[in-house]
Amino acid sequence: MASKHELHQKGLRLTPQRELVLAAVRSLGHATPEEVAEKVRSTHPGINLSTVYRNLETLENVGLVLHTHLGHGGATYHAAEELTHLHLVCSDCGEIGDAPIEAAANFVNTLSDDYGFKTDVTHFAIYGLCAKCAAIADKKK
Amino acid sequence: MASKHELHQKGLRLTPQRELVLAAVRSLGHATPEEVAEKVRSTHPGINLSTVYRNLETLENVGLVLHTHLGHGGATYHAAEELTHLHLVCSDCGEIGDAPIEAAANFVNTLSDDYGFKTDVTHFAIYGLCAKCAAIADKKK
DNA sequence: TAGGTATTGCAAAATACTTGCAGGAAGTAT
DNA sequence: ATACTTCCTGCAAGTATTTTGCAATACCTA
Repeated sequence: MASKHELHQKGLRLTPQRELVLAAVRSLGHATPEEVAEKVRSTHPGINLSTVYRNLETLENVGLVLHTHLGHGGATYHAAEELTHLHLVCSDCGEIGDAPIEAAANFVNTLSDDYGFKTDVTHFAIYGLCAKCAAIADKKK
Repeated sequence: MASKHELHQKGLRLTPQRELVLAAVRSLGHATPEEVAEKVRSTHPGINLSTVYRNLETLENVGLVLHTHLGHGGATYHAAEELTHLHLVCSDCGEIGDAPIEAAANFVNTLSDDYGFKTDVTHFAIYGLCAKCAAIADKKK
């Protein structure tokens, strides 16, 4: 039978908490554990924070979610399917913008060819100022 | 008089602790607060950890040091002069390699032109596998 | 050298994440 | 359907890292 739940296919038990965590990551796009917990709790208040942490870890182990270290706080999780963009992290407002991976293709190739470094695009985060904050910074001068 | 100490030029008081923290950052290249503290203590054991944290912050405010979030633990500090390279962080062995900033020039321009995003090259950290770990990973397959 | 103030050390607090454990739920076999 | 095994959850306590309040001290200026 081919219709096993995706969590079963990964050898995990199907619990409401686990499904909710996965759904939250997918719907949020980028989220810290805290944000995931908040999202989950908006519909299911009883869920413990450590359950969220443990499930994020578990889901990462089976490849359904991934994490990067984007900012100051801590890890940011996102769904594994959603690897179609780079993260542009604004150091001012903290906003996380996106850019298609192709924008970095050349750069990634350069690093590979010249330095033997295999860039992990899923962990690609670039720091700087978003258009909005850059405009504000200009005005201040 | 042109021979004021660099810390004085920045409007900071010249304390042994502050000098030591700055010297440690410069000699270490990349270092977490903990590593800076360890380095400082190797010659001056009495220095408090919170003094190290506060001085790193102060030195960053006046532009003598900078920090990035390279790995899991926390911030990594480095001297401001040393902005001539990108950081290539290996997710396997944790090693931090370098590449000249020029390698990213095109990419940075693309982000600026197409997305209005002003990349902060001083915070530029790229995750992936260093040549060494990439070779090991290949063998395992 | 005296005085104002930045800086330090210490201890406690805040933040972020992890872990041990006992009870309960999910899946498996009967 | 029932019992059984094991995984998962919630709770509470623990750890690691960074921040903060405060009194004492050291730095710099005049």
